[in-house]
Amino acid sequence: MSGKTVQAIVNTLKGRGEKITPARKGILEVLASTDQLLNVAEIYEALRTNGVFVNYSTVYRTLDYLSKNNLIEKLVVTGENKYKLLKHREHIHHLICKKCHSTQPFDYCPYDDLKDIIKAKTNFLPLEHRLEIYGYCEECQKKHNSNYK
Amino acid sequence: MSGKTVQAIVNTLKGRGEKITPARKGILEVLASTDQLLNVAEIYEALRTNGVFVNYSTVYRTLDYLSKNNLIEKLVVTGENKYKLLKHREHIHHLICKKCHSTQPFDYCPYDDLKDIIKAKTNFLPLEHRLEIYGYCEECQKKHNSNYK
DNA sequence: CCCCTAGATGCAAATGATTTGCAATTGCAT
DNA sequence: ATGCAATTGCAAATCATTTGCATCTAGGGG
Repeated sequence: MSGKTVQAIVNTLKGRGEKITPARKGILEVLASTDQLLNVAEIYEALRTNGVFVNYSTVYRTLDYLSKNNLIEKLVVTGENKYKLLKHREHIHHLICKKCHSTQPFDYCPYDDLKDIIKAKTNFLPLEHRLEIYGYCEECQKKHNSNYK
Repeated sequence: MSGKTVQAIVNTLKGRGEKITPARKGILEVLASTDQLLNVAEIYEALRTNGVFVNYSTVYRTLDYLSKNNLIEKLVVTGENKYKLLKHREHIHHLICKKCHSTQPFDYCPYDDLKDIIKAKTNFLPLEHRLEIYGYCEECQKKHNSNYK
């Protein structure tokens, strides 16, 4: 399903004269295979599951590299660094479960109005934003209820 | 100006049977004296400027303590832990300058509508949120312009 | 006002995530 | 196939934060 996405990104990189290494392709594939935000340890483990045995420092360096090239995005969630693929200029926020720490994308964003309000009320020039919603995912709501049934 | 705020908080703590120590009062005073979000080093330095010479580990422990007692709030901004006073149940977001890292409070929040949209579109139960706006503060816009005049 | 004790603090060492220097390796243009 | 700049592995360094333990202190009871 996501092979196409990764291949497109890889082609973009090649077009820029960048090298395609197992770490780079591997991390893109890992991130392309899920909707979740992943932390560094999860990425490291997923790589070896996929047969890509790279060093931790390579994972860090590659995540940096991909971020700087705007291919992935790094977010800090609950004190943890998490990463996701940036597909075709999408604008997505995340719903983060306070119990199981799963994340799901959510495609509505109130920023357009917000930006106008800030410009009207202040002299601050808004350029970017982050928005995260914390609560309970469907699974954890069910579990919680069944605990007390 | 903020002496009243701090005294009110201190009284709240006393009412709960908590001890008032120099570190606790000092940190509340430091945070009450500014609109900015402060990081740990800034708080540590401000304390000594105010004549409160406590250990770094005490600063960390006290910040934890005050957070757990809902008197201050901890946010992670640009990879840094920052703290602010929680006054009278206000609901405030922050405008964060990408250049000088100054922060200013902003009192509009689009969450009420957002919450309804999430409930309508998903099975996620939204409880809390974080929203931060990044851009350039008035000062840095001016400086930037004068660089190119 | 002094004493007592739970809780707070100082200090130094431990931790855990991330970064870095350097030598060895590898992708890919020629 | 060859050469070189860029990438990687490894181990050590770094940085913020946490922790164990001995000492100290805020503030309630006498």
